[in-house]
Amino acid sequence: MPLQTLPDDLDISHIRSSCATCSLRELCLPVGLNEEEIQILGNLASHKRKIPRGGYLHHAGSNFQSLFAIRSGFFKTCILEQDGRQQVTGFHMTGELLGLDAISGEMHTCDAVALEDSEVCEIPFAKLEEISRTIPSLMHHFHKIMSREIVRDHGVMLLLGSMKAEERLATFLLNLSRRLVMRGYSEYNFNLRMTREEIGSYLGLKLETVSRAFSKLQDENIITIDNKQVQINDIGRLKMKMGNSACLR
Amino acid sequence: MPLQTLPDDLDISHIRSSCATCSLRELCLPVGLNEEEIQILGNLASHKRKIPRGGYLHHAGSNFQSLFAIRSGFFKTCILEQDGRQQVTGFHMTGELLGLDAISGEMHTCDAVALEDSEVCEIPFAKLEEISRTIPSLMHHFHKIMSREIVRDHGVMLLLGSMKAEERLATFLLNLSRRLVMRGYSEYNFNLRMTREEIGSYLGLKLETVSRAFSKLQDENIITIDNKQVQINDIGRLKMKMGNSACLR
DNA sequence: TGCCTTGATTGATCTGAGTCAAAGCTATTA
DNA sequence: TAATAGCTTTGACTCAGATCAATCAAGGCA
Repeated sequence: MPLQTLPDDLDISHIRSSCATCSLRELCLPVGLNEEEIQILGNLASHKRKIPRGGYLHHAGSNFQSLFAIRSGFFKTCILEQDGRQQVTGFHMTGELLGLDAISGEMHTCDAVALEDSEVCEIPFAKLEEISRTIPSLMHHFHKIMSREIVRDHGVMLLLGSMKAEERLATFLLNLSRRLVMRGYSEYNFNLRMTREEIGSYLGLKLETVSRAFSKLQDENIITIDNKQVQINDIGRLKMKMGNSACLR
Repeated sequence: MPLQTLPDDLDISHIRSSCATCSLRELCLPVGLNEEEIQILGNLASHKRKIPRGGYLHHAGSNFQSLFAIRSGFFKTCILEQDGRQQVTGFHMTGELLGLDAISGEMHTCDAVALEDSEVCEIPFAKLEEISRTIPSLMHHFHKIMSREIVRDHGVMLLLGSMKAEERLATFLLNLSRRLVMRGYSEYNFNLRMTREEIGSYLGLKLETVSRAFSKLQDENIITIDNKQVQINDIGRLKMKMGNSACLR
């Protein structure tokens, strides 16, 4: 998909700067946005918000108005079933985008809850659309980012159906690891922000099964786990555990 | 998300007409494309292709060049694992769009195989992008269609993880039914184009379990199933079988 | 027509994960 | 610092679904 170039006479002086380029740079560069486009996007994200641990960024059913770039912190997205139990649909870390769940409609389809004190940049979607009228490539790129994130999750979930508990957990850990290293964090040593129950909900397992699977991986010296602190000792064997599920990239 | 309007002086005389509006109309109207835009899209789909039963529309790893609107027929998409077994990732019927798997990259991530003699309209993506330069709303709408289809699948798959066999099958049947009725087919009476094994692969079940679940639903008089022919006798109770999984719309 | 392949059904057995329960650990708050 | 509520781990038991296996039905072809 070839890139469109920006018009030379582009006037962006009317856009107020405030949040600088946020964490959007890492997000946008691989997709092919140039510096100027990132700058515009960053400037768009004019509104900064702090969300305390346990706080909600958006609710299921609420009007879709903004996308959110996570500056710092960690979120889960979840839906509330009729019976009151909640199903975790995803985890979202610093540098990633939130609000995509509403992209095909007018409402958010899930809640977004902070799992630690977090900070986000709000990107008003109306403004994004307005500017896209001048710079069509912007929306194009944005859609590309979005479908990439959606497809990434989709790919993982698809395969869970036929996986055993240990394979699911290995897949989950490697997915986290890969995303962390992309953001400049350690690949082998990280902190789980979510509980065993939340992991279980996401993976379609019970919390006890998650715990047992962690213990088993530790017994085999593949990982070391101390409460929420994970260390991957043998990433090769961890990848083996994933099974022959291709296409997790 | 408000619509953009088409420029009044739009010149589309250079676009050759051939495939008329295909089956795209039903696809596009709900998303908000106007008649003129649909016309353009339809004209874009210049190349018509017949795919015989068992034939491939695209392969995993092949270059992404076109989207395909299914004029008639039925497809499965699947990925080949390292061990040679295949994982079905989706089913696609008349009036739906194929090729979305490649939307975030340059390559197709799965194979698309016809489950019966089929006919598709090819929509060259390069042309789509070219025209989008004149009519930015077009690409916007298209992305919206795409994310809607992806999100729809995603939502279903997410919940499979925690479902029992019978719930999965009920969900599957109701999903098929809903899509068929949208295309003007019977809601309660349809033909499965795929085998028990393919259903199982898609749902994360073994073919025997699929067969048993069908039998059980028949014993309870909820459906009648004769080989590939399905009749839904009691859609209310079938929906009950889905369990309390919200958000399947 | 009968052979052969492919897909569907059904039964018997086994195993992985859910369920229930108890006890240990951590973090938060008074 | 103690009290308490929320996580985590581990064990014992149960059951849904995988596995193995046999049989049956339908369609293609010599």
